Amino acid sequence: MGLRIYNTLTRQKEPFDPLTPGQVKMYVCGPTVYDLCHIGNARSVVVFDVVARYLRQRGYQVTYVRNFTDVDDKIINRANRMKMTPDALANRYIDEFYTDMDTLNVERATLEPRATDHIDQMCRFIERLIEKNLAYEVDGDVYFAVENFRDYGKLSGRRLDDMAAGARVDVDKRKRNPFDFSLWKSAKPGEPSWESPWGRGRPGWHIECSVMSSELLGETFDIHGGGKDLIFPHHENEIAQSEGATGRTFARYWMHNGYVNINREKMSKSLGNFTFTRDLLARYHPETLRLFLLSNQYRSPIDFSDQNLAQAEIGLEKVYALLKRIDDVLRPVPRPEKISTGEYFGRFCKAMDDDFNTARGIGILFDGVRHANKWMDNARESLSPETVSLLQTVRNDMLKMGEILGILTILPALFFEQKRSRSLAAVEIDADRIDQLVRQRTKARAEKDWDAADRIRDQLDEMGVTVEDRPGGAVWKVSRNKIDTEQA
RNA sequence: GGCGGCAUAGCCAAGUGGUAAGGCAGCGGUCUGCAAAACCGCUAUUCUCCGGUUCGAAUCCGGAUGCCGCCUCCA
Repeated sequence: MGLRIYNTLTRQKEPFDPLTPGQVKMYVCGPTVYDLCHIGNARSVVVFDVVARYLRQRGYQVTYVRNFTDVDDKIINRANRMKMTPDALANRYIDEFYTDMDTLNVERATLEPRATDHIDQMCRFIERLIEKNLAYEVDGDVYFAVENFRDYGKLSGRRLDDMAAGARVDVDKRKRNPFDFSLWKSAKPGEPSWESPWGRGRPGWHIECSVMSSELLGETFDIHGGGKDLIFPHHENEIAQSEGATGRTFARYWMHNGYVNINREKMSKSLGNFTFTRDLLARYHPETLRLFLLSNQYRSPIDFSDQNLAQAEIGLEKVYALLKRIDDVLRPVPRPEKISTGEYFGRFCKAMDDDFNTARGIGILFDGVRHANKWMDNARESLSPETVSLLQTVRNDMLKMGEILGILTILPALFFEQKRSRSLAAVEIDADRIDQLVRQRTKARAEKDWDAADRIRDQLDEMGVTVEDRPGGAVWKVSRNKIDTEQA
């Protein structure tokens, strides 16, 4: 069976069948650049990064568009407060966005348009809507007339009549229907503005996505994504604008990721219960964050907590430890020219085919970890050619899964080096001193002076260091308890 | 008020008709001078509750309870 995607529009999983065979055109709503992004924003970006990676892995040629909303009330307000121009503020937060997303190993989209680069096209689009009687101008403002678009509400599953009853909507007397939304806003003093057929002003929020997507992907394209909170009104309004203007299907598959919750509540800027991605990156390995964000199916909510992050980090270390073990064991063995994928990658792809089920896929990754460890435990002294081949294949499988999930991208040895230096920085331990103690203990053990050896181990333990006596010699690491205590 | 989602072990989490993946934590074992790491075994006769459909349901239908989301900017 092929790839299936849950389509918000039909509320069911559908076989994925792109408009043009072999090609996927996908548009995802990007950030409004007025502040640093929090972990909830990052989830959406990471989820669709994985979607694009998997589609490419599956052989599709993917054109992925992710926009920057760089003109908006929040940007203007913040810029005023910070005594900056809105443009400078937007530029700054685009840079900050890239800083965080690059650290998170998010690939750049194929095209990353900015709203303010498409003002002329927006004006032309709005004119089309006015011609079709789907929009009207009042005193330099232009509104979309929701009542004139028959399908209004089809994505979010609501009807105008139902909504009107309990909704808190502004009572703008100039609107024909309270749910009519701005396509163009006339300029107020001190705001950025552009020339238009209706006088100086700036675009409404929803129009940019309709315009830039059709401009860059065509009037009809395959996948449109974003967070669940964009279903209404944003995506509903995009459909109204685009299908109203063109008379054609806008996006064919609508994908929406669930929220990051904190204490079972949605994380959001307005609730003030958010954590910046950057602050988390200071405390956890970037791949820990990715693993955490991908450990639930993308449509489900995911609960943010230090316990869950810590669990993800332990899991990530387990995989890297296994990869390092394989590397060590396989070092003397010549690497084959080409390694075909094996059982685990096959199962992983099956999981991903089912609406990008990364949670199931990660389970399969761990399954492979356990089995590979077992093979090596059983092998003891010498490796059979069969075991070598199994290990080569499973390592290859894991690295391929890692490519799609955006993890396991560095050499295991380097990963543990990074981890060690982060840990040492966190607990302020002197590595030389530890090395010295470990050498003393090794000497004591060689002399079978177990009392002395254990005394040194206790001393290290006190310092928050755990020693492991491995076949190749003793190694040490900073114990988790110590780190957690220091950070609490 | 309208619309929608979720409820699986101590915790996180897969599983959409065929008899409960995976991870974390815990306990027992193998290994080890003792540990650590790794592996093995144990830990949900059962999937919030009550009915119904079916040879068979965590999975479908009806109802109850609880939690959450959208309807206003929000990923």
